[in-house]
Amino acid sequence: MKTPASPEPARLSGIVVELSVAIAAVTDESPKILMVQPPDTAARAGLPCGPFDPTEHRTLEEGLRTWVNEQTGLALGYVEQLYTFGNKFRDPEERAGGPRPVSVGYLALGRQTEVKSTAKADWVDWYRHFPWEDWRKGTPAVLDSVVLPRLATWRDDANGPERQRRRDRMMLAFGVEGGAWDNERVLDRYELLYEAGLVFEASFDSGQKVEPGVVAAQLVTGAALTKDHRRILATALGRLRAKIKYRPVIFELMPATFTLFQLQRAVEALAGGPLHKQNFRRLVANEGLVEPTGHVSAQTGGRPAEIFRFRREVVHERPAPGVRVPVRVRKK
Amino acid sequence: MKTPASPEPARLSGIVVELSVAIAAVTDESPKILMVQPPDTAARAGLPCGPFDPTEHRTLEEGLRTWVNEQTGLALGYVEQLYTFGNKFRDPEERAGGPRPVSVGYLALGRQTEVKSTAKADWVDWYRHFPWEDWRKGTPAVLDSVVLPRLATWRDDANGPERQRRRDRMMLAFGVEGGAWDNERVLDRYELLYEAGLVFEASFDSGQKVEPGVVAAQLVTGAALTKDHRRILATALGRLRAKIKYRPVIFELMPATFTLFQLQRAVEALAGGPLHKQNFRRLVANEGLVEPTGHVSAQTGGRPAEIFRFRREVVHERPAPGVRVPVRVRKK
DNA sequence: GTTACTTGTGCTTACTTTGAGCATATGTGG
DNA sequence: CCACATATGCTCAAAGTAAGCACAAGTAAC
Repeated sequence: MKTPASPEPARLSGIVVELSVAIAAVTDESPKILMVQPPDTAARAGLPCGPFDPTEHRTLEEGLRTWVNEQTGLALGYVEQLYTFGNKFRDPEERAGGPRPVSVGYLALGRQTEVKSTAKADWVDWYRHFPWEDWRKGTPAVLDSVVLPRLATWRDDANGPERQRRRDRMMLAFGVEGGAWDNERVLDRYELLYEAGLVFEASFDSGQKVEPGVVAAQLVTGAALTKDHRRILATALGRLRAKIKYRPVIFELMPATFTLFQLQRAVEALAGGPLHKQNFRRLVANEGLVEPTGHVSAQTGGRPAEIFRFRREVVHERPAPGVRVPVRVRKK
Repeated sequence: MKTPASPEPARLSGIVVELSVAIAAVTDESPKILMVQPPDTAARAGLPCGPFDPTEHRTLEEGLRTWVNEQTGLALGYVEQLYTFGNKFRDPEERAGGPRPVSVGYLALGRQTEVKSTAKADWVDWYRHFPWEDWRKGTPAVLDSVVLPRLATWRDDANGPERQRRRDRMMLAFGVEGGAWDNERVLDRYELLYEAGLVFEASFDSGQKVEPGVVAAQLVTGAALTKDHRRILATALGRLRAKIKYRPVIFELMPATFTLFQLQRAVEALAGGPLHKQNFRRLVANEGLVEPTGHVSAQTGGRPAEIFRFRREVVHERPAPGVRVPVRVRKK
């Protein structure tokens, strides 16, 4: 064992650190992500992402904030690091002799605001890229019609222990065969679909031909993104779903005031499942997360709802305040 | 917004990606970490760490495994990425014109085995670096005698909102003034001590002189490590404490067979607090985490204990098996 | 204005989980 | 036999959760 020696410049020139960020918002009960369309319109869309410049930026996060602001006009609020990827050939350019990209993924939370008109950026529904994750209106159609049957075929393509391994992973990720659906395992599910070749990126990355049935499946397993951005997005969704359960991050995504039902809708949008209304409001009330403003809402057709605001103080009062939602959707 | 252009080589040469790993084990009811002493014996010890070489390694994790094996002879089992740091002047060499280190921290789990004799590496007790984290024998002495009084002084050095901010952070991290001690907030506590200048690294990094009282405090706030390795270690401990609650990672650290009490001691060693024996065994039994081997232990002076083994199958059966320990130590 | 419908709010009830302790089992060494 | 130690089974109260009933207070249709 030795302390790291200063590596020779020749080695250094092979690495570029790239920062990618999933910027989340919730608008009209729909979870949104800021997506960027590259100038080459034929290319797939992707997350905002750019290089880390050590000569200008003191920290990775500062680098991220700076150029997101420069390029989209957004000032990021809550930012959280997710994961760092350094896989070979993640970026097709590398095959052409480009440097190895080491990519640091981030999750940012905010409210949907206008992005600079120069930017070819847009807010899109999160579930467009993960149609199997939205259980708000019951079991997603794509799950029973395409995903699970195709996964079963893939599982049966293997034999012996490999088949058992595939069965186990399906149980863990998708809750089949007695397992439970865990709404946080977004990454597990995406990676399983990737491994089974059921998302477009998989066959693109491998460069292999796939049979027509699989091509058809890929068409309905959500919109593909450039490079491994859908993987980063899956990581972000899983992390966010976990986090709202023990930290009041949901309020980063809410307007200053809101009704309890709006709050519930926002949580449901992220958690991807329906919640019991009475229990939800009891939970929120007991945790002391919100306080009434004294006003009532311009109603939408029923009894007017009381308008609340977030109590910032709870962050100081409780060790782990959050909206502890029980979104363990059980199949059937 | 634009897709990331290939940066010019001049910029590239300023970055080196470094991999650091906290390799954890539990021996004799004591949590251990593999620590490396640099050739220069005057320098502080640190975690195993080395550069990432994109020409040789397909992934970051593969790079980590490869050179840990080369340098210590260890074959890492369970490995988990923690966090990526890119702060300026993390490494003193950078001030001398060295490249910016971007450091990817990892947590690895294993059993304490002999390291290569060539390696100047050794297993040390984890709490040597975090004496305030070990509540197994009641409130750590250093907490009441040094840490909390010094933090209070530091808090009172500020005024207005800054003082309130410091008070809040103390409450959140150390559970003072009505807050609860959360055993997962290891990083929060370390960073607070760092900010308050109560750990050696803080004054070393800033290069500023400190008053004698603070120097005395630093002497008892745990052994310092090189660069930001103690921060990585804090991240690792916090993550591990969180993880044993919902994933059966504890078994990565246990021998093939064990008694329930040994298992409890291991969990206590990591969680940093005592557990209720009967409830612990009920929990473990209910979760189906272990199964009896039929043998009983060579006892240590009481009724012989039944010997168990880990049931690997549970990983497939339950969505989130783990030793859900309630280590919310309440002060006093 | 009555009715149907929508949304909001309070409360109850059964069930599960958790924290803590008592009691007993089965070994040791005097 | 005793005292002592550790292991193990069981009870019990408190707290937390899931689900539903009932009613309040609005709007829209007729």
